[in-house]
Amino acid sequence: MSQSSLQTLLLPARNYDLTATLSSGQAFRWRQTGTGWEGVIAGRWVHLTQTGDGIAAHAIELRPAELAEYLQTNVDLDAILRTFPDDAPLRASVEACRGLRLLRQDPWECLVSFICSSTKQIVQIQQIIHLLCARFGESIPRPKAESDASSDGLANDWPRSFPSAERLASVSESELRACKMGFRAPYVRAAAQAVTAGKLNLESLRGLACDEAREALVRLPGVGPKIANCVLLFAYGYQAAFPVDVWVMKALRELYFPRRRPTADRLQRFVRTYFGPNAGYAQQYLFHYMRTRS
DNA sequence: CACCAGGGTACCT
DNA sequence: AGGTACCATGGT
Repeated sequence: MSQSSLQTLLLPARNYDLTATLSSGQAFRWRQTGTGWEGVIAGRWVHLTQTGDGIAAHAIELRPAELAEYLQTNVDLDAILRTFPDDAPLRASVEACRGLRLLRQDPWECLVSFICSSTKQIVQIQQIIHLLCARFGESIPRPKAESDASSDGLANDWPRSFPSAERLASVSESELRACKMGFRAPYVRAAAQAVTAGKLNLESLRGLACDEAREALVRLPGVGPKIANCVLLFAYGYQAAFPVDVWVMKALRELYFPRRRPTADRLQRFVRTYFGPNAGYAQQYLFHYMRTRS
């Protein structure tokens, strides 16, 4: 990391918690280093560190616009937080991790990642995605660290690009299962084939209304409302999308409906009307709060 | 060892 | 419409 060929860039951002953002179960291949985080943005290796007034980025060849887009450093977080309903659970959640942001990820990587996420813990999702990239991705240039000197075993298979839909469509189901994704393997294959065959155009979803984009995603086998909402929120930026996983369901039951048992339909209407235009942001704060408290 | 994990599907009353 | 078994695998 003391390489002179590295370029440095400061992305100004007030109120940005890099660690909370990169470890909050949105993206699955960031690695903590001594000073910050290492990962891949738009197919390029980057190293990120938290500074007093923003995020410092180091890369071999910097693309400032791509970094700012992915990290969403230019969004006014305080303005978003002001749209939240003023209630005790959200106050506690925001207090627990002020500066938590939503990322703006690549749709294909995000879709495959969350297809693999069902009833998996975040550490296991990270391992699945790592195996997928290590076996089917392409190598990405990274500056040689001092610790790489001989054979630390890590330098050669990391980082690698996230495998394209074309590449994954060419992989057998058993090869996918070998990445420990189990019964999700045929789902990943089907998504890769749908994208490769042009039956699903991920770029064309950008212009659609949120509900229409969700309909297109849910047509894929293995993709239901929860996974679709994750992709809508973490890749496309539909900030009203509200994924309900077991943690968020626990938050809704314990914090908002303590002694009633609302029907699924009632709950859905509640989250759609109560949390406002940035409901997805509120969801991420509740998720992080439930997962990290004691 | 039970129990659970950023779910979805098929099948059952 | 509302429950339930099942899917595969590893953490706690």
